[in-house]
Amino acid sequence: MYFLQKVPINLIYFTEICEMAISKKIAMTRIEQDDIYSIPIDEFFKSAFSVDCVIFGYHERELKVLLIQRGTDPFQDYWALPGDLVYPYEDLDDSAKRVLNDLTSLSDVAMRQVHTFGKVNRHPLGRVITVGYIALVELMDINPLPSKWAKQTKWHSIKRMPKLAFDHKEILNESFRALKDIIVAEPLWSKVLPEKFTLTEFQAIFETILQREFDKGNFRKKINGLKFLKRLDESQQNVRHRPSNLYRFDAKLFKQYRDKGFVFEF
Amino acid sequence: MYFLQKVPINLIYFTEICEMAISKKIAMTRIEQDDIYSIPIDEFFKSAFSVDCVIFGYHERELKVLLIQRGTDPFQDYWALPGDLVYPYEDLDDSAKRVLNDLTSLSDVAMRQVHTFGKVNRHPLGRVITVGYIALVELMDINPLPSKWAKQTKWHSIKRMPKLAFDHKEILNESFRALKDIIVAEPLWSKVLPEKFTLTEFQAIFETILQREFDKGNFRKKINGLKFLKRLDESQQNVRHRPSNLYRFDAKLFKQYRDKGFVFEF
DNA sequence: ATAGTAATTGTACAATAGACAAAAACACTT
DNA sequence: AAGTGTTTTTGTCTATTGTACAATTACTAT
Repeated sequence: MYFLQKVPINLIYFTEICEMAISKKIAMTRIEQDDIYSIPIDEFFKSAFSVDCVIFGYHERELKVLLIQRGTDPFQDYWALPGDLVYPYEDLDDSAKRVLNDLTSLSDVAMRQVHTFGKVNRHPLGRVITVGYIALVELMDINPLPSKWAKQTKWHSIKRMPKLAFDHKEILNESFRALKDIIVAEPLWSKVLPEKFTLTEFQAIFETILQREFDKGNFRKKINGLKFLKRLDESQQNVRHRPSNLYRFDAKLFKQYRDKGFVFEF
Repeated sequence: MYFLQKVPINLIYFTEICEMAISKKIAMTRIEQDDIYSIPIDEFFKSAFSVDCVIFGYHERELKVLLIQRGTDPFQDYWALPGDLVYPYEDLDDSAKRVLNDLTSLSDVAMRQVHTFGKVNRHPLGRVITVGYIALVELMDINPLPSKWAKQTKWHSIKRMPKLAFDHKEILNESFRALKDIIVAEPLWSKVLPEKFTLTEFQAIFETILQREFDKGNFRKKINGLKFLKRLDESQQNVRHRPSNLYRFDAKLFKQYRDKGFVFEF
């Protein structure tokens, strides 16, 4: 408070935040109430927003979604996507990371925004719109642990989802649809592959997520010119069949492809 | 009267804290760890959200964007995307329509959500995140008229944009990127075609938006099996060259294609 | 009739897609 | 050591699509 009292509020405020020319600043602060809204401005600043994280977990041709069991109202004990209100000072993208960490102890999960859900009555406590984020991870690479108000965390197969809190079912559906679009354009798949992988493993990811199958030979032909999949002088060990060649993903080379507009076309 | 004095003092306080936290990263960490969970739920409900509409106007191989000149602070007199705060009891999608109508008198413009922008300091009046919507229209079909606090409306070529208010430049860039993705999957192009159109007109839309050119014969071959482009028994009149056949778009048939996953692949 | 213009059709070759088969390389069994 | 099962890997053949470019067509204006 002291900070604000020292200098006229309006001047500080616009100086700090607006970053406009000095000549503009003063004029800017002089505003007639009528010019603005018929609803007082206060009424607009009574909303909140949240983020909801759809963490898709892949493992051996199975796709799951990380849910938490809510330990607080509303929707106490319901299964839900990890999500919570965004702090007043928090960037949206940062908030998604923080909320995921708060509820599941996960960090270093690269998420991307998908869609914003804004039905009036979607949240019982007031007007809350929510921004959906998705990520794809290898199930075995991470170890979610419930914390804060999350009672449990659990991977649920995408095929058998429980009843979800809020409009999370809708968020999930939209997110899955988006995942299918994104997987062909962005190297999300690299998140679920080991350092060295076989082309069969590579193919399986697309088959699982896109929910269709590809001919092995033809799939291989399609990707065999792509330099960002680097063939190594190494093979599988101890398999009771012809061992597969191992490959490595080169993120730098992929970026070059991507900048030229590359997408997988399946 | 000073406008900012009407804003609840705690909102300003939070914004200031936020700014300090951002300039001193250590302070921000401490706030997160010690103090944040003592924030009462009310403090979360002091944010607002807005919608911003990116109306792309197409006419004769030119792509423009509809801007308004702001007649109110902040950013008075700046050119900006038509956008405003969402009412407390308004669905997001409805709000985009209403706001566009408020500022430009336009109605019946089908928009779709693109991305949500949530930087902490993106709005001078407090914490406001904004949801971006885009549409594509034929320039000559609509007649935007400034109303409410919009001083002017004007089409600006996508190639020569003035300095924009807020973070609208960023919103525009992201929206244009999205437009290119959407135009191949959704029949946005039908919005800028007359009832009966030539294949050259059809092709020109894609060339303008995707910013590349296609061979005429090959383009025609690519689309000639598509049943949703119905060839009519009619031709152009009064052109000083071989008249072009006219086509009509069949939305129903397109839906069938779309449901089977159809997208243009250029 | 002729010239100009852009639409339309055609052609020839290259590249890719799709279905399918053969060969190769391993572990395990006999 | 030879044979079996399994999956990878390579190959083959045909059909379809992509690409560059040329030829033809149908109109208006002169």
